[in-house]
Order: sequence, then C-alpha cells, then structure tokens
Amino acid sequence: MDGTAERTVGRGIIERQSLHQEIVSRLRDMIIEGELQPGERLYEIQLGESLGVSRTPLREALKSLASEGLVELIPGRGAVVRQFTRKDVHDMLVLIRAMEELAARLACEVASDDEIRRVRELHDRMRAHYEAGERMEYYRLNQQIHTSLVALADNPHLSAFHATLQARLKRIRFIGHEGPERWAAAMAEHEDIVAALEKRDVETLVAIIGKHLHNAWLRVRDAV
Amino acid sequence: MDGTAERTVGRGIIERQSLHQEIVSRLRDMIIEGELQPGERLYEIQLGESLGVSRTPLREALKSLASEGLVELIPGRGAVVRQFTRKDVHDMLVLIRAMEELAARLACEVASDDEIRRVRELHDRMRAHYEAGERMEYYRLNQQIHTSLVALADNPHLSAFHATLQARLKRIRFIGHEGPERWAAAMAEHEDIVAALEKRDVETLVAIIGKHLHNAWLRVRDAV
DNA sequence: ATTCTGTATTCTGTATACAGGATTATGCGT
DNA sequence: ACGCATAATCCTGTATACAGAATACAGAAT
Repeated sequence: MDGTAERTVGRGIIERQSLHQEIVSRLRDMIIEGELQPGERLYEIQLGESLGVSRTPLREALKSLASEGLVELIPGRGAVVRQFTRKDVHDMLVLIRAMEELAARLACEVASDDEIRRVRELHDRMRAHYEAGERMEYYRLNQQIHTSLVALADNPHLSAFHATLQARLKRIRFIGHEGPERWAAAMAEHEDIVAALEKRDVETLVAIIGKHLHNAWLRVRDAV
Repeated sequence: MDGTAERTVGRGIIERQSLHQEIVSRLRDMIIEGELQPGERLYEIQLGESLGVSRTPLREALKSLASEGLVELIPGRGAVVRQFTRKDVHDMLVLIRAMEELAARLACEVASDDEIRRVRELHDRMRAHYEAGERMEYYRLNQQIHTSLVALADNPHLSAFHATLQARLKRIRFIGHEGPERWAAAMAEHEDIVAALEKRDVETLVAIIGKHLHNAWLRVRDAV
C-alpha cells in the first residue's frame, strides 16, 4: 500500500495534527476497543503495514503509549498490550476517585454557572440515551461528563492524569455496566452528582462521587 | 565518538537496562538538574552526539519524555524543554497534595510496622543532614521520603503518577527551600508527619501533609 | 519418547539516507 | 538604511538498511 497517499487523504489539506499523534490515537483506540487484546504482542512490521506506516514512527508511538501505560515494553522483545490485574483495576479506581473528588472540590469553587449548565446539558442528553436504551451513546456521554467535570476544576495536569487513567479503565468499565438495575443505579448517581454540582454543595458532591466510584468497583470487579 | 564502545563500557557485561531507558533517564536528569534549561530547543543531531546515540533512539526517548510532560513536542519543529508557569506549579502542588493525602490514608491502613520503621530511618538520616547543613543530601532524602511514603500505600499507579509529578516539580522545589527559617519549618513538618504515621493517626497525618504541601507552595511561589 | 544442541529464521534495536518544511542569510529594490 | 523576496542551510519526519538478539525448528544423543 502507498502510505503517503493514504496519509494525505486521511489528513486532508490542512494538517490537523501530527502523524505521531494520529498513530498514537489510532493505537489507543484499537487497544481500548479490544481490537488489540491484552497480552497480545505487537509486531512492528505487521502492525506498521496495517496502519500504512513504517517502523520508525510506529516505534515512536509505542514509546508514548508505554508512558501512558497502555503498552508494556519488554527490552529486546518488543511491545505487548498491557493487561491489568484485578488489583490494578481496584488501584486505578481508588486513584480516579481521589482525582474526581479533588476535581469536585475545585469545581465548586471555580466553575462558572455557564460551565455547570453545559454539564447539565450533557447529563440530560445522556439520560435520553439511557431511556432509549442506547448503551453505546450513553456510555460515550458518561465518559464525557466525567471528563467535563474534571475540566471544571481548571487544572490541566489533573485533567491529563485523569484522562490517561480513564483510557486505561475504559474497556473494563464498559464491560461493567451490564444489567438493568446496576445501570439504573449508575444513572441515579449521576443525577445526584449534577444536582449537587448545581447547588455547589461540595460535601454532598464529594460523597456521591466517592459512592459512585466505589459502586463502579462493585460493578466491574466480577468482570476482571 | 564511537557510540558502541561508550555504551558497552557504560552498561558493563550484564545489560542492566535498555538503552532507551538509559537515554530517558539521562535526559530526565539533565532537565531536572537544569543542564537543559526550560524553553531550550533540543536539536536532535547535536543532543544525540553529546549522548553518543543516533537520532532514532533519541527521538524515541523524546516521545517518552513528552508523555511524561518534561518536554514539549511542536510538530514540524521538534522538541523543547517544557517550562511551567506559576499556575502550572500551583496546579501540580494541589494535585500532588491530593495524591499524598490519599497515600497517607491508604498507608495507615496497609503499611507494615517494618515499612514505617524504614521511613523513620530515612527521616532520621535526613535530620542528620539537616543539622549538618548538607542541603543536597537533605533534599535527596526529602524526595525519597515522600516517594517511600507514597509507596506505603501499595498502589503502583499512584506511585507512578506521583513520581512523574515529582520529577516535574523537582527543580522548582529545590529552589524553594532557600532560607533557614523556611527550611526549619519544613523539617518540623516532616517530624510531625513521621510521628503521625507511626501512630497511624490518619486525620492528623492527612492534615499535616496538607499543610506541608500548602507551605511548599508558599515556599516556592516567589521562585517561579 | 524426550531433551539437548546447533542452525535457520524472525524480530528488535540502531544507524543512515532521503524528502520536505522551517529558518536564516543574502541581495535587490525602494 | 530598511523591507521584501529569493536562495541557501539546517532541521525534522519518515523510510530503509544492517547488526545482533530472541525464537523456532530440526536432528542427534540419551
């Protein structure tokens, strides 16, 4: 395949982002969506050809993904899709909980009414998808709400760490939302979160977020 | 220079770690120690020659450092040592505070007496350096104590995030410890931290750590 | 039949080559 | 002397080539 042509088409006239970021994003998605499964070894030539890219930029992307924790680099033996143990997942949820609790505290202080209103809008759209039983769309908005909530804290470093953790957990969390009653519970918790945020009721908000992420563990722990 | 010979000497008979990690570590140190200054552009050929490495592995190392947040990658224009604004430093300290508070809570639950004893030993050694006025050694142990404290929580993901944040802040924090009265205050806070940890007095420990990192901000904010 | 060893193959790790874009220097016109 | 256009240089981004390590395989010895 002629990689150059493919790339030109893919990026259009204006270069939207560097090829490096494009490869990283693509691989990240492939890992999150399970196209590349945990424990799977990533052969550079083969993978590069499937993306229409040579080994050099691919290897660079793999180094980035390793730093993000999605890929494990074994010296002399290449890259492997990282797999997480039960404890890993628990540890990550504990951590993401602390991050969102921090974000909640900061958000109640610094977020503008307008920003909060936008989260409410996302939430309402999510509820619509919930009521329509559209799991995929629900899930996507769910993630986006958590991201937006953290963004309200106006702390880019926090947002970045949260995003990488969320990426690691994405696959696992998706599995966890099985079952209508658990789904309903998660939805109710979100309802409370947005309500507390609108009232800027810090302690309630922190408490619910804590509960929400504790429950998230209960929801996923059997899946790992 | 003949890079191969240099490398063989540097790594010895048994390969201790991959060259990639070696370059990353080396560059990280160079950035932290100010050999490469914030905002400085990193020319690949030049930098590679100074490390005895060609562009390919160097570029891979730069991608890793970019993911760690020590280097900024500008598409089409290469790598620059990242510089942090006042707000960046504040945001990072807020974040590291939340992480250490979380670590404190977990540590009080899960750490063994033996592990806590080892932190006490580090602390005593640090105090010796403090009393001897050995700033560099004091500083080194200071960092190590914070790292160990987080390690007590037995959450590798937390430890990893904490470590990258600490790396970003290392240079700035070192500057901040100027002045004997501020140094004394920091030392006293550490004293209290270890004491609370030994008693497994969670709330006191969290409070002191919070205070310690709030003060850390006061100590460094004029330096940035 | 099994294990060990030597060989062949495959893959990683590093260096180099080449193309395109960015930056700097130069020269011309005003 | 200053600004702009053009050319030269440098640097990045990507592909490819080569060396060495890891793995797989086959045959021999026990």
